[in-house]
Amino acid sequence: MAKAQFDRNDILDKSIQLFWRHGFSGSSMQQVVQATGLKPGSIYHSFGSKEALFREALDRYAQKSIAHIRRLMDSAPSAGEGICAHLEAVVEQSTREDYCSCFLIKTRLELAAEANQLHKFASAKLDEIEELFRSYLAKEFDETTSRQRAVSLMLHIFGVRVYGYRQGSAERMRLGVKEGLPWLPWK
Amino acid sequence: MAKAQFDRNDILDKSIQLFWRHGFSGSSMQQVVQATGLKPGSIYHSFGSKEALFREALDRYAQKSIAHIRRLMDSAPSAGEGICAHLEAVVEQSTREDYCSCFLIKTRLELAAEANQLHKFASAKLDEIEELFRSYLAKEFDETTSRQRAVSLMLHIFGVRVYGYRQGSAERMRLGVKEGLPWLPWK
DNA sequence: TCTCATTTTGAGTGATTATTCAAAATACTG
DNA sequence: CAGTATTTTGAATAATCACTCAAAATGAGA
Repeated sequence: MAKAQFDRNDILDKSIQLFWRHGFSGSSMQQVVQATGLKPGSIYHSFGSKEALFREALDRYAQKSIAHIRRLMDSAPSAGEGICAHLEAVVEQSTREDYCSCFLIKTRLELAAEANQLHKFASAKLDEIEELFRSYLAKEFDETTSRQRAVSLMLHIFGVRVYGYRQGSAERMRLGVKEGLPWLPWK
Repeated sequence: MAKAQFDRNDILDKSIQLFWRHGFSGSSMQQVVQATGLKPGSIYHSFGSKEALFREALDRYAQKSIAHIRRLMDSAPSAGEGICAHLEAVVEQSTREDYCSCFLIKTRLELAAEANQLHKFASAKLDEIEELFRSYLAKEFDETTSRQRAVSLMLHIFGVRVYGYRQGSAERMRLGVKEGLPWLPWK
């Protein structure tokens, strides 16, 4: 029996780039064909449908994001310092020329109306990220404080992901985030 | 010479509902035809193109939003109280069954990649809203504080607009917003 | 090397996309 | 009422959409 000639993760990474940038409706399978180099038949044979491919790409993006946060938090001296580092990274990302917010957030907003599976999936992953931050905060703060600050943190992350499209907004956002999250160990 | 038989604002309002919910790429002109009751030819005769119609709809939405904020702020005893009322309204909106975030924010995220006119337009209107809040804050706080708190406020508004899709999140958001904007006159 | 399940191919499917346009209907002006 | 500028009509356009499938190519196990 013949084995797949392409690397599935490589295809998914290329799909992430496309879907993240242009969204579900804004991306065509023709563009997927171009971006991946696969023929239509191969894509459908391997992934089933546009929605299934999008879902796998989104899943991989979420897994990478969660793993990245976990790594950052585990290597930080304290939850607060880990969070500061993550926020700075999110702000810094927005200064890049090819900035395109967050794939999960974009999907949550784009596909909410159709009671879409993909919207639910993105939402679940975002909730998972909040829960992750909460669990790290819970090591240093009481339960109520941890829950509240995790929400406040997510509001700020979402805010920065939207605000970040503004030209030259990095410094504004750093000040804004310091203003709203004064309990973090800012340097 | 014959006069248009339809009310332009009525058509725009129906277009707002459609585009707000499904986005630019997610809405078809066929859906516009259905939603407005106009024939394709009439739409193109009056509005020119899908993009031009979308732009007019977005403009009307932005004008309404800005007018609403201005009314709220003018009728409030203080800038802080006006902002509290606005934030509560934004949180409250997210509890509705047909919640779909903010048309300006959704457009900013959806159409960023294509260096689109519509993305720029939405961004400009969002900047205008920040400037509006800043000007109200400037009546009660010094310039630096006003600017910083306007940014912090916008981060929270954006955050709530994204977070709001979460089921049963209103109370969490109220606490989160109080946590992040402690300088507001919360009751 | 032969077998055969699996993968790849790419032209082709019918549906849907945004948009057009000549003809018909309309309503203001003189 | 006649004249005319404007609006409405709705079938038609070419392009693009997601997706299919029979046939060819592939490669691991016998």
